[in-house]
Amino acid sequence: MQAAQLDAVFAALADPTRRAILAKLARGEATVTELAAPFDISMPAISKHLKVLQRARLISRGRDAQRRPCRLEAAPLAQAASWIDDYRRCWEESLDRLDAYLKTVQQQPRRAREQRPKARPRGRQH
Amino acid sequence: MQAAQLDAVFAALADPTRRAILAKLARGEATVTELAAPFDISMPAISKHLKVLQRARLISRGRDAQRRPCRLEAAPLAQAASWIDDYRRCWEESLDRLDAYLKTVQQQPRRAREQRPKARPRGRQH
DNA sequence: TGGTTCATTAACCATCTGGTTCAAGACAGC
DNA sequence: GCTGTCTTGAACCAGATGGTTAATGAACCA
Repeated sequence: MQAAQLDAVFAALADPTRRAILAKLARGEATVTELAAPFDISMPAISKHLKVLQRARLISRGRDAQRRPCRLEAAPLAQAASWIDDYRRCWEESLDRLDAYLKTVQQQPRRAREQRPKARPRGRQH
Repeated sequence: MQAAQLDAVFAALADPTRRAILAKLARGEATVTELAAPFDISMPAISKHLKVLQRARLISRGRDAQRRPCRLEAAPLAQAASWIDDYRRCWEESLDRLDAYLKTVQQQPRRAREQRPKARPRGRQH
C-alpha cells in the first residue's frame, strides 16, 4: 500500500462523523440523506465527508435515480489494519511491559503512581 | 475507548513522517536527534510531530541527561486495530465479493488470503 | 564559569479542514 | 413542460496543521 493511500485512510478515520458513517454503512448500503439523518450538520457537510471517504476508497457509490447510495469497501480498512498489524510483535512486548508495570504499581501507594515518566520498567528491545 | 482518543490516534497515524517515526521506535527507544536524522525537516518540526504522537499516547518520553528518549506505547495502537476489527465481519463479506470478482475475471484458482491470520490481539481491551 | 549539545518554545506563514449559506444539477411524477 | 426531492458545487470563514527561523532552556564538560 502506498503511503499516500495510508495517509488518506487514516485521515478519513480520524473524524468521528466519518467513523459513524462507516459504522452505519457496515450495516448495509445507505443513501446520503439516510446517512445524514443522525447528524446535526448540513447536507453539504455530509457530502464533503463522503468525498473524503471516497478519496480514501473506504466507500464506493452507485446510482439509483436521484440517489447516490454508498457502500463500505473493505480493502483499505484491511490494509490499514494490516499496517498496524506489522507492529504487533513490538507492541506485544510493550503490552507485556505495561502488564508488568501495572503489576508492580498496584502494590505501591497512590502518591508514587502519579509522576510516572521516569519509573517505567524497560523491557528489552531489539 | 473514547472518540476523542480514537480521533487523536488516527490523526497521528495519518502523517507519513509520524508513521516513519513509529516504525523506527518499533525497533527500540530513540532520542529526538536520532529520530530526526532520516528526515529533511527542522528539529522543531520533529518536536511537533512527537507532541502529536504523545497526545495520542502512542509514545512516552523519558529523560536521560539532555536527551528525552521516546518509546512506542502499544495500547492505543491495539485499540485502533480493535476498532477496525469491529468491522471485520462486514469487510470479509466485501473481501469475499472482491475475491469472487477476481476469480471470475482472471479465471485463476485463487489461494487468496492465507496471509490474514489476525485473530484479534490477545483480547486485552474492549 | 563559559561553551557545546540536545531539545523545546515563540512567532510567523501557507495550506488544509470542517463547517456554513446559497445556488445549481439531475431525476421522478404530475 | 413545471414542481418537488436528492445531491453536489461555489464561495466563504474560523481554526487546525505542518513547516520555517530565531531565541531559550537544560544539562554536560572543560
